[in-house]
Amino acid sequence: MTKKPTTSASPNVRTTAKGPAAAAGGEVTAIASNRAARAAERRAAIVEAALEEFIARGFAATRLDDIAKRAGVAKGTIYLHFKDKESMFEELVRIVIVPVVERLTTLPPPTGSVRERVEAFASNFLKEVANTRRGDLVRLIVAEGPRFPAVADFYYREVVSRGIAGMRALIELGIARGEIQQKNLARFPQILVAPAMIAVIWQSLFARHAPLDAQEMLRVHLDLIFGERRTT
Amino acid sequence: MTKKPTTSASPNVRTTAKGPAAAAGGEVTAIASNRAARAAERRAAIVEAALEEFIARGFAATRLDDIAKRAGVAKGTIYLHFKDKESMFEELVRIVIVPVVERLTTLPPPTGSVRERVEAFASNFLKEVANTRRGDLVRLIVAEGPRFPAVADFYYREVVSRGIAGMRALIELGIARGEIQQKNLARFPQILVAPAMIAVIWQSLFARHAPLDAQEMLRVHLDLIFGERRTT
Amino acid sequence: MTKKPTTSASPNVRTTAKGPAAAAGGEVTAIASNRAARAAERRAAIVEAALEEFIARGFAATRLDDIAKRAGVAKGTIYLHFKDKESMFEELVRIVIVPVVERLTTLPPPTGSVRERVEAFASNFLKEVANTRRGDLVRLIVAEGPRFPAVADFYYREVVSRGIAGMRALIELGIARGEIQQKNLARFPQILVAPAMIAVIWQSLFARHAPLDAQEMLRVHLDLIFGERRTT
Amino acid sequence: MTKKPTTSASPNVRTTAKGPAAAAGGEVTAIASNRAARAAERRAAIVEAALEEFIARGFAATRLDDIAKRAGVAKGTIYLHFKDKESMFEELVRIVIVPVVERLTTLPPPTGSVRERVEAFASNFLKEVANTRRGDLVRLIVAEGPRFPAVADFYYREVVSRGIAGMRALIELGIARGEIQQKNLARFPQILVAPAMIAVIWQSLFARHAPLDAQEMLRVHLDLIFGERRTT
DNA sequence: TATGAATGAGGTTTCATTCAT
DNA sequence: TATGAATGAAACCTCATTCAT
Repeated sequence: MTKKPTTSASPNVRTTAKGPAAAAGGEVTAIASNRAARAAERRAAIVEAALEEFIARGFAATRLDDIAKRAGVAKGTIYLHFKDKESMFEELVRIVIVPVVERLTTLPPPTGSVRERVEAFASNFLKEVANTRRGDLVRLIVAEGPRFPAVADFYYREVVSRGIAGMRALIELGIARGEIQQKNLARFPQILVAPAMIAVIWQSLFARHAPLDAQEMLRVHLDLIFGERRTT
Repeated sequence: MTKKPTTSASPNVRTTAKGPAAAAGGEVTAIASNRAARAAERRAAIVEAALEEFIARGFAATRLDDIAKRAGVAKGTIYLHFKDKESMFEELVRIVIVPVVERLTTLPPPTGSVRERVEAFASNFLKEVANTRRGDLVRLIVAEGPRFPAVADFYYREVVSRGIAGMRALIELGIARGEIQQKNLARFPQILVAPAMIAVIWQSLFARHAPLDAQEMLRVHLDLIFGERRTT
Repeated sequence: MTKKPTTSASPNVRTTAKGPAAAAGGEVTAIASNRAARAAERRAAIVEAALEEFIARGFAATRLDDIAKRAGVAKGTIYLHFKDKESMFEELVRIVIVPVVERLTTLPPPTGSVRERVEAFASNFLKEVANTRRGDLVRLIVAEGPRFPAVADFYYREVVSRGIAGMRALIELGIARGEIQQKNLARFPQILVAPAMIAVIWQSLFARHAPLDAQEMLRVHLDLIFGERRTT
Repeated sequence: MTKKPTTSASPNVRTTAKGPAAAAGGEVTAIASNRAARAAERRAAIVEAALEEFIARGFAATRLDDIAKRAGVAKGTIYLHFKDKESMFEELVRIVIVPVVERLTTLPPPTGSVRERVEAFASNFLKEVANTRRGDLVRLIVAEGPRFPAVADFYYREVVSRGIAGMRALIELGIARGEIQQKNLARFPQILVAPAMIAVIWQSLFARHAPLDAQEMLRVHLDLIFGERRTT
């Protein structure tokens, strides 16, 4: 709200050393972009740090002090970028999710069999979500959603409803092509993604008790839906 | 586990005034059992109230003041039953979950086809968990697990590992009896319960955006695993 | 708002020493009143301390920390009696002013010449307001009034409008009796009290530069209105 | 007093760009005087803005950010003109009051009857103080005086003591000429100006409850001192 | 055993001041 | 000279915990 989600990584700009030499020579625009870049860097550092802390401790137990320390900025600096703790949390979710959604929606239309498409999606999910901070973010949203309706709404609107719609389209295509037998599956695309969600939650909670081979689980699940395959 | 198992309702209850004079007349045992009963009642009220509050707000954002108010006791009273907020939370999970597990493990061995058994379990789950406080408790554990390893451990040990083991046994039986085709399913019993978990989470987060017919979804899922049925 | 302005000084109650002996023997009511008395004492101490601090520094520059320290209580204790700093300030004004107004309005109807009555009032004012904390309170209200409309409103309603009305009645009586020549004075009773107000403000601001004999000034002012007197 | 007396408007103004290239062509003196003029303008804007803000919120509650915004300068610019917030406030009072005092003291010696002179003064006061920012400044000084002895001292020295002295002289003249009967009035010139002060305070605090016709009140007050008049 | 007033550490937020550009 | 991003001390307020009653 204060700034705008300048998530775009400032290109071609390096944080110059503080020495007086850095000031000498250099176009005005360069200097300006340098300043702006520094600000963007700081903002990115705050976002990064906040994400880590919120994931590790949840919203209420996270201290702005710790976020500031981790981001290497002063406490007050956070308030130059975010109105308060709550809106920082809400923006955070947007900042992290929006680029992912954008990347996915601008992807070239997938080709191949429906199974291949779903597999591509699953593989993408495993690489980009399941074993990254974004996976933990999903758990965080599950955790804090009820207290942050704005977050739950946003997540539903941007991710869940789109994902469900996409999955339903794929399932219907699969049914039409005869790849999927279960016609009713189109009514509950949730079934298609349920194991993926479970994998994400499992990793945060029970990984140390019993590691879960998410990739293999998803493959087994797809076998269930598309029928068993021969090759690995 | 730390405190007394005051779950048993003690009989012979009488309400006495607090003053020392009130001690005159009345059997000691009656008074004692009275006190014990009152204490048990209070403890139960605290547990109940704490559960509601923790579910509604999460651990960190819950105030002991609110728990006390909801339970109808003074704040100090909570400390007569629980060491502190953290251990109250940890015990709470045990207190709520243990009886459920006990009931399930002492159930008469199920009979009928594997599908019938799984359906019985699913129906039970829908009735006893999905649309009750206990469903929210699951989400609470997902939310707070990373900050309460003891809770995650307990939940894994008492619920998850047993549930997984039970499901695996059922799946293997289903495979042996030819009811289930997918042999690999036994390696990931999580797949069997994933939609149930998703249903629970969906209800807390997205019910108002798009209500989910959990019962029907589970039926479709079972059709996927056991093959489509003819009758409803 | 939290408690109620229990300004009445708790009668016949002494703050007992903390030693265990103090608990021994004593009726329930006595103990209760003791507790209540302690609370009232603390509240009074907070009010007293807050008044001092607000007068000395103004609203914004006063630290609750200092109030607590001066009152001999912990910071949190203040919040058991007042919702927040603002409402503490607003209640404070009421707490201090209400008893004064009550005392004045329940006074026996004054007798004697109008001049005598005004003199009695002036003398009362000098004794009870001009050289006490309440005088400083008037300056405080002048200072903070614009930022605290509630305070200005209250002060106007309870003190100013009543005072103006009372003065007008007196002036009209004086005119009717021939003690006052200036008929127009009844239109501006403010003129009658203006020097008293000035005296109060002068004392806080300029006393050390040039002490002002308020009593004498008021006498000269009355001479102006009622005509010169012979005796001192 | 801390900074330069940049009140004198320097002539020969020109606007130059900041870049080194811009220095080519153009007299040095012109540039310098331009800068000085700009600086003086900025300083005046800051003073103006600060006055508004301090009057509206008091010293402690006023933010330099708001002053800067209102003055149309950056926050840092304020520090080029004033050492810090406190000394800005203290200088402010001087800056606003000094020209008023200067104008009054360089006025041609008043003529006519004493009443006429006092009336001229009162009329001047009503026009220049009572209904302007300067009236609010008086209330501000009353409000902040105790926390800013330097301000109270300055105000006493420059305004109050001179005003009192002037009034006393006028009163003594009035007594000598027989216009004023009350000889003791010379001992308390405060009485003469008290209603004017009250009018100023009344307008800030109670105008919306009960508007006060200050001009008429002052006339009635003068009637009291000089004896009733016949004409309007 | 039960109470709830009192505590004070610790959290969020503000804002005067600095300083690299 | 002018800027405004950054700082961090210091303010307000909350709430888990204690303890006299």
